[in-house]
Parts: sequence; structure tokens; C-alpha cells
Amino acid sequence: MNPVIEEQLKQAGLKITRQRTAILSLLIEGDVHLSAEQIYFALKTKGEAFGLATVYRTLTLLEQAGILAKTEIPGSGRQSYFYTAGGHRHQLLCTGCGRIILLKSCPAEAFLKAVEEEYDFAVTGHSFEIFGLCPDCRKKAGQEERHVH
Amino acid sequence: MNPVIEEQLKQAGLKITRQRTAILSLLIEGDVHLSAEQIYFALKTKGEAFGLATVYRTLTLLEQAGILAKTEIPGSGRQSYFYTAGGHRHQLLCTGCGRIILLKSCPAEAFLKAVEEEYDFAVTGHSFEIFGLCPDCRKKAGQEERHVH
DNA sequence: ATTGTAAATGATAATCATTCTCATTAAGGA
DNA sequence: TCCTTAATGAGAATGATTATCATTTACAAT
Repeated sequence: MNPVIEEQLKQAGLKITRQRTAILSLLIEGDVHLSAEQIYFALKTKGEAFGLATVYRTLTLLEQAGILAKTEIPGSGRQSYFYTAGGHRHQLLCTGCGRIILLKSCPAEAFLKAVEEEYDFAVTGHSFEIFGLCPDCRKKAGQEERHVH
Repeated sequence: MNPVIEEQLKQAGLKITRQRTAILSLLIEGDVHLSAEQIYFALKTKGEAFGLATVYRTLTLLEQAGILAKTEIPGSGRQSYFYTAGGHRHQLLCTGCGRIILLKSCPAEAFLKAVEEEYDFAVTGHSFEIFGLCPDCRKKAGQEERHVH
């Protein structure tokens, strides 16, 4: 079992339960963003059926602890959660397969500092999400397009 | 009446109705981000009571036309809409009074181009929202803090 | 101006993601 | 192993948003 998972839960002062471990594991090892419902059914398929309420509770808890982040994938009408890899909050979110790709650099930080001064604005939070297709899905989309023609 | 409002609706191929005009006017002239419910009650107070469903419909329509953008103000649990001033999608959103402040520069564009190439990722959309307190609210918050001590 | 027609609106019911409740179960320190 | 407290499960409740459909309105053509 991935030792990162227990570590993350312990650091957040959370009890280690089967449910929390399974949910975090799914997000960390899959490298994907998933909605509560997707997680619920993924676990059910694996033979680990937890209550949907527990999934929601766990996701909210892990988000508050800074372990996960959430965002609404455009057009989905629901929230998706993903692992932030130690506070790292900037990634590419594939709307095709759900993959998330960590960005090597964080462009926002320096910019936000400049904003604070230039606009006398007390920045308390920000979101910077990039949606699109990962290399694999991009390739697939290109092939399908060719089929149509 | 603000000529910008009719112009925006016409350009989007939308019929000009009392309801649409009133809703857009509220957002453009107030320079604020508002939720559907806030708009509903603001109009009711003004003596212009439209159906809540119409407010939702209009907001969705204007968002699809690119005239408005929506975002979830953290912790609010609902969507807020704001005028994008001709596709301009980057602004400061005050969580105190709702004011929105247009950014003079758009830091994301150049960065996204670089992302496309470096990660072979087909960017189809992005959100970059900055939350915080505008100069006025920042001042007020500071004063209240002093009172507490 | 009047009319015709498709689109917009209003009122309310329906939907559905998310949260709450509370009885039961499990985690983990003593 | 026991005890205490927190976590979970199942289903009800909530509440923001969407759908329905009868009525009204915008606006192009007459």
C-alpha cells in the first residue's frame, strides 16, 4: 500500500479508515480528477461499496485539509476532486480521460503579488484551472475527426 | 439607458426583452458579481419582479454568448455571474462587497501558449479567478479587527 | 399600424447533487 | 481487551438549478 496515503491522513490529524484510504488511493494512484459519484461507483465495482454520504464527507474533509482540490469541469454540472500533491494547485485537467498533469511552474504566485500592490487588493484565494485534452485524448480526437470526413 | 446593453444582446442574436435588459444592466452598471437569487431579489426590490426561472435562463444564455462569466465564490455554494466586458475574462472579485475590478493585463494567454507546446496539451478552456477584498472592504476589515482588540 | 409566428416568460413542479440525521460500527489510545 | 469518541451507512431532507407548459411578447412581414 502506498505509504503516502497514510502519511497524508496522519499529517492532517485524521483517523485512518478503509474508506479514506480507498478514496485517496483512487485519486493519487489514478492521477485523475473524479466526481463523488464516479468515486462511489469505481469503489463499488472494485467490491468496496461505501456509502455515498461517506464519499462526500471524505472529499470535503480532504479538501479542507488541503490534500485535495475541487473544481467544476465545464459542462459537467458537478464538482470533481483531485490530489494536489503537497499543496501544488496548478495542473492540466483532461476533459477526455480525466487525467491530471502537474505543471512544473506556478505562474500565478508572482502575478498575484503584483496584483496586491497594483490594485491594493487583499488576495485571499484564487483558482487557475486549465481544461483541455491530454496528448492521448488529443490524438484520439484527431483520429475520430478523420473518420467523420 | 445604456446603449452597450442592447448592443450586446443584438450581437449575440438575442431578442431584446425587459428582463434581459434589466439583468444585464444590473451587472454592467453595478460592476459586481451577483448570484441568480441576488439578482432576483434586487429586481424585486426595484419593483421589477421577474420569475426566478427567467433569471436563471437569462444568465445561462448570456454566459453561453460569452457576455457573462460565472464562478463559484468560495464558500458560497452557488454560482455568481459577472460581466466580462467584451470577452475580458480576468478580474478581481471582491468577496466583501461583490465588486469586480478588471485587470489591465491578462497573464494567462502567453502562459497557456507555452503550456500547449511544452505538454502537448490541447487547451480548450481555462479559469483564472482571484478572490479577495477590494481597497474599501480591506480598509473596513482592518477597522473591525482593531475594534475587536 | 396590425398580424402572425416563433421565441420568451411565469409559475410551479421536478431534478439531482449535496448535506443532514441518527442509530450502528470502528479506530486507536489507555 | 476495553472505552471513548469519531466515522460510517442508509435514507430522508435540502436547496440550487432545470424542465414543463400555458400564456405573453418581440419583431418581421404584411
